[in-house]
Amino acid sequence: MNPAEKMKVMVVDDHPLLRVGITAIVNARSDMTVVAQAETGEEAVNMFPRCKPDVTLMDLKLRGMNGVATIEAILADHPSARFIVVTTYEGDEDIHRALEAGAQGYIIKGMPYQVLVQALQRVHSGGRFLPPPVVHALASRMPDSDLSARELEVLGLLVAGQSNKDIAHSLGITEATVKSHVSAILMRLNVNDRTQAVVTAIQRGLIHL
Amino acid sequence: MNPAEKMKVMVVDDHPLLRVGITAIVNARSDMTVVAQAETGEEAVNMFPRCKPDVTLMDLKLRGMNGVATIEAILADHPSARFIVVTTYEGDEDIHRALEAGAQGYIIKGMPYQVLVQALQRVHSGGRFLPPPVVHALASRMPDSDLSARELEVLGLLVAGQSNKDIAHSLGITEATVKSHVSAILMRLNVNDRTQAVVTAIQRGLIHL
DNA sequence: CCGCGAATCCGACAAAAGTAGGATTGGAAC
DNA sequence: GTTCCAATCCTACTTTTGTCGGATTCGCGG
Repeated sequence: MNPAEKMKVMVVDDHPLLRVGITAIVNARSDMTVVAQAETGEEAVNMFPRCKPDVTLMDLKLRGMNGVATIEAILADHPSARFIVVTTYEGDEDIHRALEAGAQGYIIKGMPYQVLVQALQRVHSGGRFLPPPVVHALASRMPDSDLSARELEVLGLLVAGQSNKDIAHSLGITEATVKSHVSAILMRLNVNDRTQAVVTAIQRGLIHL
Repeated sequence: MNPAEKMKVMVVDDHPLLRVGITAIVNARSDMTVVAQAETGEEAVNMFPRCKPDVTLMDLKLRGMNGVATIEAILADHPSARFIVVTTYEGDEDIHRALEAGAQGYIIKGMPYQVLVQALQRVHSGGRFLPPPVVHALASRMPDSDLSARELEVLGLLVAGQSNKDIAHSLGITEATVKSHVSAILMRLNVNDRTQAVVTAIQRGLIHL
């Protein structure tokens, strides 16, 4: 194949060992090549214009700017950029946010590496790629499970271990008001108490410890 | 170097991409080689006698049997086996349990890959290898933070989101007794309520969601 | 054998969390 | 403009949670 026609791939991940693995898989093929690697979101944003990758493989958990923010930042300047999220996060909320941000593919580290190749080919040719487990997780997401900004804020403090009184003080509101928010959160997450709320928030990817 | 003198390495990890990365790093060197890869603990136990690796790289999070149990199982039959844990778990309890089980090294995925090579060399030559961040995490572990078996059981149900009444029913004891256990847990983890207990239990690696 | 500490167990009180119901605001749709 | 819905805020009430003090059992070293 003409080298000029090779698919150009950028890898953004803070795990060096994983970058090596991905690069080895990609470069072993004749139809694609890794043109850039980044360890942080900021690095990726700077690097993108110089490398102009066809597809970017993006982890969600990065030091500093996270993966979703990085995708949005790059897309703002380069609307034609295409992304495949490669992560360990399996929560429906993680998936939802990534697709919302503009990712065309979402695969879990731990899937067979052939999946990575398939995803690259599909996304490069203009399609989307979501393996069955990802589709299933996304489908199980309740339609009304979007929390308001304020509720997310409260949930964050909840996960930080704050009491209602602490939260009231942190936000400058009454404890009674905090209880309303907490009750609303419990309702939306379909749980009975704050402890369950914390666990499901972590599991579903609304908050990361 | 004489191939017969090459250090023989086994890789146990459920992430195919990471196994490729590790294998590439190891095989690129003249003094070491990957002789086996396993995706689960059971596989590793079966494979070990046939491959007789000098050092085994072991993830802690595996489907089925976990990494600590796998190390113990292999050491029971092969007391001279040597292990380096390679994981994302950064909790002091994870580290403590792994060293307790008999690991000689502990490195975090995400450290530069030179660290992996250093660790392999040190452990193969009979030493131990714990990078500064790992030593620090381990040192911050309170000396009296060991939970009794019963307390761990209660903590598990706590993380599962059960109320005191639920736990009492699950364990066949009185709710008042459950409260005693919960209070003891809060004391040991040095937190004020069950929500904080759940979060720190997850962060410190006592429980994995 | 006997003490001693640790783990387990229990009941009664004080504090926090959660529920029910309603008032107020603000923006989007009509 | 106004209708309407969602988000935010609040009060009074019930349930759950956490604390305190104490009892019981069990293993282990003196």
